[in-house]
Amino acid sequence: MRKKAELKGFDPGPLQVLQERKPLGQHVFDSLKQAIIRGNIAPGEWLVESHIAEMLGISRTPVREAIHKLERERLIVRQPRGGFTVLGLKRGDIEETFGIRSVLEGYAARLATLYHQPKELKALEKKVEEYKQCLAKKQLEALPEINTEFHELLYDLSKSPRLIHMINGLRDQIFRFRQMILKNDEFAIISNEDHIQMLRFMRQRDVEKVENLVREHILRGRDAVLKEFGN
Amino acid sequence: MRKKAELKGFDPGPLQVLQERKPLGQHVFDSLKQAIIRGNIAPGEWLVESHIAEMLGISRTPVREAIHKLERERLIVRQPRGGFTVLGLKRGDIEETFGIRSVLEGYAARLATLYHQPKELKALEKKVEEYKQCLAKKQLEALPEINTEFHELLYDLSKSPRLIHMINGLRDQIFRFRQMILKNDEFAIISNEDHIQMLRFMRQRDVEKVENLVREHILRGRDAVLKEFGN
DNA sequence: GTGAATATGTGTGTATACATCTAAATTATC
DNA sequence: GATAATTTAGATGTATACACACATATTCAC
Repeated sequence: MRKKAELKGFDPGPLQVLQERKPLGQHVFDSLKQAIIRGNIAPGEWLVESHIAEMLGISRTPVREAIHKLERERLIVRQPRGGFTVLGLKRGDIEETFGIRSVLEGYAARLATLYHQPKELKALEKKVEEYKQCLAKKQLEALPEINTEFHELLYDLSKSPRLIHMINGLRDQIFRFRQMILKNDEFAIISNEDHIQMLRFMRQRDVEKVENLVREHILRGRDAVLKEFGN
Repeated sequence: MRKKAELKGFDPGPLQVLQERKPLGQHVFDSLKQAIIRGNIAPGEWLVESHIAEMLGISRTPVREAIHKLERERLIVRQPRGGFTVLGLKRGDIEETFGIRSVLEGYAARLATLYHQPKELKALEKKVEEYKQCLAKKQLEALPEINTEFHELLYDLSKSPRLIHMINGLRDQIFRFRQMILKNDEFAIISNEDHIQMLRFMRQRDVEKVENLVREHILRGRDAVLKEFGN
């Protein structure tokens, strides 16, 4: 009666997967998180413990656990009079998040430039090539994933797990807008050229240039999203 | 028998404070967090739900909630065979955390430089003056707090709540080592000179110089800690 | 005595019952 | 009929009971 929005878009998926021996709370957390960042649960919608528990056929206890973790992850927000809703992102929030991403990812690239072994760049070069192939074959829908994989491989070379974790957290926040980037050829081309240039600077161990390039690269992504974004 | 360490250092404080109408779980979270970052619960020590619940005279439920939040805050770690222990920080962890802080705080200072109103620098100038007074009076024990306040005021001007939140989280992680910084005159003097210089650059709206200075400033703090730090 | 099988104790995971708070719905009063 | 008081329903907060897993201790067989 009070908190409408019955999570129509939330498909918990086969709960049988709990064969994996992971706690129920973890499973609930993962399902809800995916549903939120994929946009299946709309911003502003209420997360009601008992409803989710009922949908999944479990008790409220693991659901509570999952919800509190989502709060800490800043994907949902506690409402003043109790309960949680999915966080809605305004234009300013997106700008803010991309800004932070730009410095963190720039720094990760800096560390990668410092610490990588030359042969470790092989995997990155492969991604650049894959990306080029897809571009040539006009398979634009495959690009976002390859792009993400390139960046993940790159940041892994930073050997800084905390940093990687923070970057992933921020990326998840704006995952809902991933389609907006790389959806048109021109931006996709520039993006891969950036990647090629990053590798060049990394081989030269030029940390300053790499860091600056990555910062600009991310901010270009921000601008691409903001252009599509209305309000 | 199994998980020793009976939290001797953990004084939950008067639970009567729950007059404040905040949920028990929140109170437990705050108490435990303070105890951990103050070092009252030693690294490696086990956090056992039932023990904490008993100490506080409450049920396990709110304690569970608090513990799971502490996990997300990366102050405790889940052990492979269940249960949680307080995170211990090795030299590499401290380096990593300070490194991330340096870029985030540098960026916060950059934003502050861009967005501040001239009169908003007044409060910062006051802190610089306070700091100088304490130095003159050899009240070194008061310096860390004033230093923290200066940085908090500065980052507030960035008007970026997410960024501030992340910086605070990182700061909490290494709060245990705060005494190591600013404990000797020479470093304390340099520190305040850095602050004065920051204000100068901010008035000139020179974002690059501010960002670089803050990054160096934080890394100087890192080096001061690492110098004292054994392994 | 040594090793395998079994018991025990301690801890977390989950379900459930109850308390409490809040907002909407209903009734009472003017 | 409008507004205040009361009731009711729905949601979260908290306590408790039980199930299960794991490590250690114990017992039994040989």
